[in-house]
Amino acid sequence: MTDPGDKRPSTIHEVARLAGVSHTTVSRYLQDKDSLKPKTRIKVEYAVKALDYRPNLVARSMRTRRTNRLAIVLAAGPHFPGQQLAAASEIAHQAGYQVDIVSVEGGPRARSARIEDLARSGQIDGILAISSIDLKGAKRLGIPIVRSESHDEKLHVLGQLAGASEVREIIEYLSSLGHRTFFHVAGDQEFASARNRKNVYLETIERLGLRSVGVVDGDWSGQSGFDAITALPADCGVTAVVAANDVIAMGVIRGARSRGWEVPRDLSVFGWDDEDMGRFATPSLSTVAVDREAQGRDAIYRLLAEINGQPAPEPSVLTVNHVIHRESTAPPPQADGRSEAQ
Amino acid sequence: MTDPGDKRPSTIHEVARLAGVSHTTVSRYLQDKDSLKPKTRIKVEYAVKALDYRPNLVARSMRTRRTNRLAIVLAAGPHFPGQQLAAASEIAHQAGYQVDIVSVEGGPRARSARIEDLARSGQIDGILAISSIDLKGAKRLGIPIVRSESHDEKLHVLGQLAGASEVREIIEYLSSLGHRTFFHVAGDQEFASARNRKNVYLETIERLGLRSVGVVDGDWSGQSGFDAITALPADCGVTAVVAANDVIAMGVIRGARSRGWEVPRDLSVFGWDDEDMGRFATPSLSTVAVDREAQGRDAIYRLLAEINGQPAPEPSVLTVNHVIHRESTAPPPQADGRSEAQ
DNA sequence: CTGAAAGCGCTTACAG
DNA sequence: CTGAAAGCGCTTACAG
Repeated sequence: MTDPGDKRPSTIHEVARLAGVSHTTVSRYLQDKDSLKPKTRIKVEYAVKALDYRPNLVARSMRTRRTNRLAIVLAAGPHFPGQQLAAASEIAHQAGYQVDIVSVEGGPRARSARIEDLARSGQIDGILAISSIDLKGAKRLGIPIVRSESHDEKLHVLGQLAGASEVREIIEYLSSLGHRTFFHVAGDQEFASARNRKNVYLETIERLGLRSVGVVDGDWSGQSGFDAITALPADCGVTAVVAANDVIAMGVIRGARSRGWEVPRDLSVFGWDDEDMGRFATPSLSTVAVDREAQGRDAIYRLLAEINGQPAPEPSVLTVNHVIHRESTAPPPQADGRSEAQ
Repeated sequence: MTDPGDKRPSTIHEVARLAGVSHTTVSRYLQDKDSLKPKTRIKVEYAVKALDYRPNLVARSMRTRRTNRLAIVLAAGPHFPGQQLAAASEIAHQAGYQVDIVSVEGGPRARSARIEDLARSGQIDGILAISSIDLKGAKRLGIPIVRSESHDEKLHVLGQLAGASEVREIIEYLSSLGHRTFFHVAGDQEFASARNRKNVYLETIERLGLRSVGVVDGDWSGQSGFDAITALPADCGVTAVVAANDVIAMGVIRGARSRGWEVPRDLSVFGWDDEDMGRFATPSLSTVAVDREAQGRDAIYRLLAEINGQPAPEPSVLTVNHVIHRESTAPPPQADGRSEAQ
């Protein structure tokens, strides 16, 4: 009775009619209120309010060939980069863009296919790919595409593999405590971050003349950490584990304990991500705090720059990660340099 | 040289010209390939391939007044409901929709404002609100809006507050072990789930004639759990804590230990969420496993049904949560029914 | 089975 | 400062 029910949104023409002007004038009002004579402006203003008019953005996009919307493409799965996304979205919004978050099932191929579709749909002004993609000739797609990873790749060229300095710092630190025999439980190798950490682990072990009892490719889960550590020979002599994330580290600790190795007494364990739970666990996890918001900001800034034809901004994330020492790391059982446990 | 560079996408007219037909025919081909005479179809097929034509979706939307895109609105913040989103998105995709994930800073008000904008932008066919919103007269917005919470509300009407049975089960279980004095560290009260758990906690304590040393409104963080437990008087006699999530539970355990209360010897602690880290922590966390994917599926099914004018499907999530007993819970110090510790 | 025409709701030269 | 006209790329009656 009093409720008008759902109403068709009003159009620019209806506003124009009510205001007694042409729809051209209303459009102009929308672009720049000051381009109208005050008297006209007031009439239009009134009509817009009265009808609660909001321009149809689809129509506007069709005309302007700009959609003011970006897409962020990422791998579907349990590792949702929430903080990166939040930071990136916020900046995009401030810059006047809406952002589509497109989570794609499947591997790099699937993501690339999806990106092509998005690019050619006419619905998107630019794309940020967070998870790795398999895309060549992006140029042809006609809209800017920024890969979050390309930053890592750039660092790689500079000899500064992303995450490299932290892995080095961790191993050097453990080595300085007397650890000589290491083990790495890697993350899902589809992720560039997991591959990087693994490579730098191997490289650093080699460079420092340390020993590695192996590397196991995990899947970021606690179970993979548990399984990896419990599968190790009892006499392997490992005293330090570098886990690719905190969840794995937790699994490693639990697995170690199940075979009588106490952390950090017998085994030191490093995680990655500085998750809240790891901070309150016992032992609390030594880990790497990652500024994911900075990563998100960085990536979106690069995309916005490219959309506007500006040069790529300097990455700010070179030093945002830092290593945190907590209770899960300590000197090895014998700190005299021998690692022949057993 | 060999790279053609970025190319303007081709239009339906160009395809028509190349195929030697009218653009109407091309459009028809796009809708239903079988509506063309085989000979024509082949010509169009060829032209579409040759030009790698993809229809401009913005133009299509303008014409059809359908966008085939949904928006999922949620609160910005650290608690990104990744699994719900993934499940919901997948189903939406299968149904032919793209989904925008819109994370909004601020409270229910801000989200409602954003939802209004989305609804009237002409860019969205339907909206799913995951976090609580403050919206009346949604009818007027002209597109279907489903609130993930409305399901909870419906249960509430039925006397089945969401999460209620689990909280009851937890308390009854602990009570059966001999616990008499409880404590609840709640989650951020902006979340319906946090409010529900708190209400049912209070209700159940009362109904069973148990004692509560209080409820503290936390913010889902480990620190809030730590602070809550350490702030308790030493002689309060609490032997069981219901934490609103696993992170809080972890903080509670750490805090308890810091004041000499061992878990579960002196204190039993229940979490919520069944996070991977809690499973591998020591003690491992008793918790509630939540089928977040089912929640996401449920919500999106309701939205799709509403868009298509079908009756709301039956919720499937009534029994998807289940309580998991692990090492963080045990009988109280004296299981004889007295809880006067100290 | 196919084509010519109208129109979705805007913006943007072009005149005045 | 304002308006009439053209057009963005499609789809969908309407004829044939």
